[in-house]
Amino acid sequence: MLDTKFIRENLELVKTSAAEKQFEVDFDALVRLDDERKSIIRTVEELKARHNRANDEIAKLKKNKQDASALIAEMKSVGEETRKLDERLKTVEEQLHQVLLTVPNVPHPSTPKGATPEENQVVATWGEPPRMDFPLKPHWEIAEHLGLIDFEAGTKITGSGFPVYTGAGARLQRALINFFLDRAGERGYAEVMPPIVVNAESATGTGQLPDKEDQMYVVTRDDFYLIPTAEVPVTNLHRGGMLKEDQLPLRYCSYTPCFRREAGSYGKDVRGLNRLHQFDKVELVKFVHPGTSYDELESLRGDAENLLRELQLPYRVLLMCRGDMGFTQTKKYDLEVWSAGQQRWLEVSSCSNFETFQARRMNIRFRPAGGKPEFVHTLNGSGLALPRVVSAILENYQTDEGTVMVPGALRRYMGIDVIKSPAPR
RNA sequence: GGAGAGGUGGCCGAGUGGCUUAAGGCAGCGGUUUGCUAAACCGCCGUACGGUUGUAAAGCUGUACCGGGAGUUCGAAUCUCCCCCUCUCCGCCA
Repeated sequence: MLDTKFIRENLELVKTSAAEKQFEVDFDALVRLDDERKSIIRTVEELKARHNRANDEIAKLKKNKQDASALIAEMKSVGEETRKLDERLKTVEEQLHQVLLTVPNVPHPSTPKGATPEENQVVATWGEPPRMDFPLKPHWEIAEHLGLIDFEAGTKITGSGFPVYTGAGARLQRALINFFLDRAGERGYAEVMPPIVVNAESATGTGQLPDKEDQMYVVTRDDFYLIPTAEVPVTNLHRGGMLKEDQLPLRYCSYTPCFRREAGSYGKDVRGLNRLHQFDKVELVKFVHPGTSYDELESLRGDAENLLRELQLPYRVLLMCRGDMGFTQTKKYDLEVWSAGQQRWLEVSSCSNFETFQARRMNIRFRPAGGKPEFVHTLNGSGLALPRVVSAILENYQTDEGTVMVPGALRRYMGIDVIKSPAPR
């Protein structure tokens, strides 16, 4: 959410940004409602000031045992008038709030203009797609052959998009989680394990509600939501908080399962591990001083990239154009890993700066030494989402014998160097 | 799930309808004293939203805010109702 004052003072910039991000906002209503709000506040506060003075007067009269009934009668009608105006003000503020929730964040000047994914800029590529002289299989075939994932069992237990990892497949999940968390810890992120079910306030704080409600699983009986990412509970750690300046930057890493309904997805995009309803992810979240947030974004991206390098997986980095960036971000990088069996790039991380957009919603501030409280900047990025990393490992490390080599960095976590077919029972 | 006690500023903590402009303390900021540090003493010390002065930094001024919401009253931290949370005890339980 942006500050009303900021919007009013930078109306053209905010309008242009909203158009570039392809969101429709009723700015006329916004200006009209804000004007009405101010004018009501002015009248109502005058009335209340009068009322307060009269109350002091009444108190004095009563103390001196004098008659105050005339003044009391007058204040009765003033009170009535005030109540009516307060009601109107509440309506106007509610309407204004609804419009404000539709105003997207303003992109950073360094982000490219553009409306479609094709206009995202490739700002870095690393590694070479493996060249192999045998037909490459997609990961779902490899996983089936090696007994790593049981998609059918998951469908039976829950539904499609809820795979069961088995044997070395399950161990690979655990190895990746530990590897990601260990690396994040080495780079200064404090590990947290938060609830994976959150209340409506938390879901609103990070911007999942109201607009992305359809993408979340809802526990209706208790009015809870299954988290779509650890970003939600971890960012809410400091909701309503006043941080000390010397605490900043705060860096957290967190492993959680993530749940997404993915309503409307279909086709080859959802094959195998490409798009799941439940998946595992290690998320990196930062609360930083406003002056440093773009440096912190670069280091966040570097931390995520480092994981792919250690795994020796070829990847590229996209700087998202304004039209493809999303509602809440000012700048966003996507990391895409090369998936040799499918011959395509798969998104495994998304690193974003939100500046004060989330902090304002959640009221997360810090107090500079001797100064007034300011909103922190928040950032987050995946480090990393597991399923597509698993796809890439299976596909890029496959051999012509049907086995999969374990990436060097994971061997001590896996305890083996090669994933082979389980011995027949 | 049941019974009881609580929720007050960044923190601790007083406050049972108008003398509260939320006491007092801690922390923080400024100053005096001072070889240095510390201590002592003095002063300042909330947030949000308006209005207004000013080029600005900022100042002046009003309103609201004592867990959240609703109510009673001329007037609510204080009384009433609903909800949330914390603590103690009981029940259930990995």
